[in-house]
Amino acid sequence: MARPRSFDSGAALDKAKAVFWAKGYEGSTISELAAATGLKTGSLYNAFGDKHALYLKALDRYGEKEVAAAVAWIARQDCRGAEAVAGFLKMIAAQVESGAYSDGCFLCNAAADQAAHDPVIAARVSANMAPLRQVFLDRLKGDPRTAEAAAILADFALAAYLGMFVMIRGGADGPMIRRAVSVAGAALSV
Amino acid sequence: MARPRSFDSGAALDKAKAVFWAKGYEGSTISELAAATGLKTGSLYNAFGDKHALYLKALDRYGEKEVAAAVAWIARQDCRGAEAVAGFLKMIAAQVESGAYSDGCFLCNAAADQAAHDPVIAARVSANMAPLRQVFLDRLKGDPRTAEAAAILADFALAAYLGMFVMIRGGADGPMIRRAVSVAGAALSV
DNA sequence: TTCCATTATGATCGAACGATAAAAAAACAA
DNA sequence: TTGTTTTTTTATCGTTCGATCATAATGGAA
Repeated sequence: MARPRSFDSGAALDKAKAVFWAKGYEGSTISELAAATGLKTGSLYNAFGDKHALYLKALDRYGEKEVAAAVAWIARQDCRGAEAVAGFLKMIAAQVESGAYSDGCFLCNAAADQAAHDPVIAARVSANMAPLRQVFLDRLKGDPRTAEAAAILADFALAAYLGMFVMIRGGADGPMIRRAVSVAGAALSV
Repeated sequence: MARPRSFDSGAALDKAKAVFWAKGYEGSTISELAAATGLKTGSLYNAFGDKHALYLKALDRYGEKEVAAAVAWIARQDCRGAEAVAGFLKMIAAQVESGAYSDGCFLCNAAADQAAHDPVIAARVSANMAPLRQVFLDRLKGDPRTAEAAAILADFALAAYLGMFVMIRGGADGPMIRRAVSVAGAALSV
């Protein structure tokens, strides 16, 4: 018994996510977010709360879509765990050379940008990154090695993943990324 | 035959650098920069130009001090090149566990934060990062391996370095960093 | 059809933003 | 000391920021 919402809030959240992803938290303005979502600021505030709350929802959305897709990709690879993780890094590198991911990884950007000064955001970044680290860990444990060795490699894979994205966002070219990833992949298979 | 400047502009630039380093470009305000440097906004503009110009000068200052110190540290290590580079990563990791580098690496933050939208900043980030990659390259070429192999490892070392700092800024604990770095160091010595 | 809870809209708020201009102060040359 | 040039200070500019409010519109419940 009330007026229903006339827009798809999931689609609007995707648009807002794209803005924050590309421009960062401070670099994104309410007007830009409103323009991107096609909403007036009133509707934006009514649907998602203030800018900070919207940013947190955008981070969660990234975890539910982009991170989940990456996790699923890795999980379904029919090969040794180390090869699956290495293959994931190589796949990203290949897509970068095709022009994808020019904005890097949203969680990586958020970590570098905001996490240091906002514990709430830091926690949300960590929480949404966790499934990726976990699937690294699961696959690497599948290979015949100790759990401790798998943890070491998983943290390394995460560092390599993040480093690659910073290089991308910093304007590194395809060959640089490919070179970096080739060594990272080899290190996982030791 | 004119009034001399009453403040040390190098020291002021260091203070401004610290603000940008900690809070990012959009996250730093002119008032904060003025407060940190102890200058009035008028003096700030007179000495360094506008906010964008000050940011570029801060990036250069970081290159001249922090990056140069890192390069010098690596260059003076009396051991195999791969061990020097690996030792550098381990030294950073150790300092992180002592509470240092909680703001990560300024150039890394700038890359994630601003470089994607501002070609001028991107170029300055690259230029100030270049000496680090170069010393990686020089030391890795010193070991008995081909120049191409050294380039591959240098790009990898850079990715590992950047990834480590994103993890730091994202709140990763000492053990995670130490684990990631141990694998990266081992990969360099192959 | 009438009612009503909710959404959508447009106007606008006070605060903070980056930046500037005019006036006051200072130091060196002559 | 005077004159010149730059710095320093103070006040303030116009804009944009994030956020809110009153009003109009909407569609299911009664």
